[in-house]
Amino acid sequence: MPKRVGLRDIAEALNVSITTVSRALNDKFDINPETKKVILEKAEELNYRPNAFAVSLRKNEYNTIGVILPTIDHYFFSTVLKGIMNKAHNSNYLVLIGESGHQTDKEQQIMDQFINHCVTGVIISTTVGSEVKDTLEPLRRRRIPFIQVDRPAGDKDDPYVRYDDEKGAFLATEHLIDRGFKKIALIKGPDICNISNARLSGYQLAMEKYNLPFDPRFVKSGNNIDFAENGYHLARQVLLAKNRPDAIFTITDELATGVYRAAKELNLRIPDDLGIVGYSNSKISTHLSPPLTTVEQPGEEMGEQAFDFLQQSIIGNASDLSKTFDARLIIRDSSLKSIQILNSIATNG
Amino acid sequence: MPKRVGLRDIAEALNVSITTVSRALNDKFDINPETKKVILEKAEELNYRPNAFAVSLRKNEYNTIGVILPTIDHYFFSTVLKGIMNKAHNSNYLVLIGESGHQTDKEQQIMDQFINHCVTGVIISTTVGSEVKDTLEPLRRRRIPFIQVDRPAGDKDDPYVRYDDEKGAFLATEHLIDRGFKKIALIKGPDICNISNARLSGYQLAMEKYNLPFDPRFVKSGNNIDFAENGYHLARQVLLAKNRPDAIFTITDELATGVYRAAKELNLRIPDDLGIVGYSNSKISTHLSPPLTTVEQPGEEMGEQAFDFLQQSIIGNASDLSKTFDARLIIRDSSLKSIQILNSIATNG
DNA sequence: AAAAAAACCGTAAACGATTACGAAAAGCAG
DNA sequence: CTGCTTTTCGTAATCGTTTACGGTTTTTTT
Repeated sequence: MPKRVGLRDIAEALNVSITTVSRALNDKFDINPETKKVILEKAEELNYRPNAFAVSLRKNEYNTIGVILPTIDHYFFSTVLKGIMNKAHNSNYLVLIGESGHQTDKEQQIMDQFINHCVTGVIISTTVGSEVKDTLEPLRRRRIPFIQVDRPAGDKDDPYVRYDDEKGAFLATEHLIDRGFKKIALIKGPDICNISNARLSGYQLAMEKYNLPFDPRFVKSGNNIDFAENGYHLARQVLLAKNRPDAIFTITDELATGVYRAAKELNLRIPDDLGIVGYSNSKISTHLSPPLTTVEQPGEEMGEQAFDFLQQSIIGNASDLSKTFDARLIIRDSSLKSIQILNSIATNG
Repeated sequence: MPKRVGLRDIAEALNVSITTVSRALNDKFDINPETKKVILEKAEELNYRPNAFAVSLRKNEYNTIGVILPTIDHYFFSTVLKGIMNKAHNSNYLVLIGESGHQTDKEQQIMDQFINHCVTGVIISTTVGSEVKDTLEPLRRRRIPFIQVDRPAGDKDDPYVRYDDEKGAFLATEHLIDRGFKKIALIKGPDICNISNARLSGYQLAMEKYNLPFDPRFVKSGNNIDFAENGYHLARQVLLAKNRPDAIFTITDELATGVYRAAKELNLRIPDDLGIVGYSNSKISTHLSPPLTTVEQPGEEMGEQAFDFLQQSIIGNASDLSKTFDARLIIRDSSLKSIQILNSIATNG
């Protein structure tokens, strides 16, 4: 491995001091234009690049942000990351990234690594686990700014960028009710997952508002909400019971795809026999047949917003750095019961 | 912002030298266990973390790898990244990542940033553009090891991890022929995309092998191969012509989803009226109806392999560091023409 | 008890850059 | 030609570590 060329190499080659070389390369004023020209040429010739480690150390400016996500090969999170990186690149920040794999200990390990690397700020989507306090503690202690994404888990005043999950679920449920569905089941995640809970809550609110009974047998919980297989099994459970629902709201699009399969197997037409609404507007949703009605979740925007907030926080802007993105429903065919059926219900009801 | 606590702070608090503190923290031998204990306690109390920038600078060991991908919110690339990060984390490497967005200049910008940050190695999936030579040149000049993923663009002896695209396309086409399809169309990408070309070539080989005519009108090129809409339009073009194909092979699953939509609109049953095979085994493929026959592309494995090779290259192992993953077809229903039809063809033919 | 060895710790020089400070040289006014 | 300013450049300290080296002090050996 050839040694990196440094200021010293340029200096020695030209018989000037390191200081002078530094001055030339950094556009300082007190330098002879003549000398500067020669130095710049030499630097170009030797392909000199400043050692960012040395520069950062000396200037005490480490333009680095860390991003910790539970998983990276997941459409929502990868778009969040994309949003962060777009902005970060423009602001000349370096992006370190870590994947916690939903494991709190790994999350903390990564955080440790980040702190060693003097990150100026952190964007994190915390694990569903409980010891989140310990994850954020090292940041707080060192006053390292951080923004939580999607899963605020810290104190109420910790800045975050999230989505109005409750309202999203409310809109989804309300929409189903609107279209004439009455027995709406919910397929959700584990009880410790606060996102799942928020969506459950939105579902309940809508049911209450329209005086529909809340039937616990219509609420099924799965472990992995990103796994279509789970949606399939839970859908079967609820569809094979004697009092089967006429619509299912799943808290992710992946679960919904499982429901599609179950419905097909049981010869239930979508949406006439079974209305379906998903959540996240992932790529799959447009490609299902019929296309899936779902709740929008603008990952890229959220990522960009998170970075903006982080930057504000870094430069010491103390204003409110939290934002809840408003929920929006994307209506497609999976929830649009055909007019005839809708009418017959209307006349019969 | 509170100053970071450094060795000096611990040293001053205990009235020992910085050297001694360093020794204690780094498990050196020549230190009194008693002193060591006190120092460790103090370090813990002050929440000391070594400044990785200083350590790297001094030891001249920058355990950092850079990853450059054309895009990050794409299933294949995000799984590649996942594979890289798994391995990298275990080997205590820091991962810098950059998204080129298919733009060569941005790619080079990122490369510059990486070099400033003294990356020990780079994993890159180059842009389809032409000036790739300039992208890799800075690495070569500095003897920084690199591994190309998926899109080898440099010299023949540059290490790479790729997939046998030609064979994949061959298998896909051969399979369609095997199942009784004769008029097989291809939906591909732009001519400058070497991946697209490799798959085209595989398609041609299969057609030749089985003495099927190569009809240029059956080959349609789109710009964005990750965009289902493109597949839809190209499929319409080819399906509405007077001599329509009985099967379509698309070089990505996304294009295939567009074909599904076109087929549905034209009341063509899949696979009886139209066989379809995609490429990449992305999540969507299992959820289409019927499930899509596709060519496997094991992103995570490829990412892990790339990291392994990179590490070999870093430690100076000069052996052959390139691998072409063998192609494998995943057969699902979209290409399985029902037996009756297959028989009737057999008897009539 | 003297010599040798071992144990423990501090001084100072690196790593590659930036920057405060001062010195030499050159220009200019009188 | 003297004294002052300006231009140009080098010396040395610094960022936070690691580490070669040397110096004490203590222990072991003979």
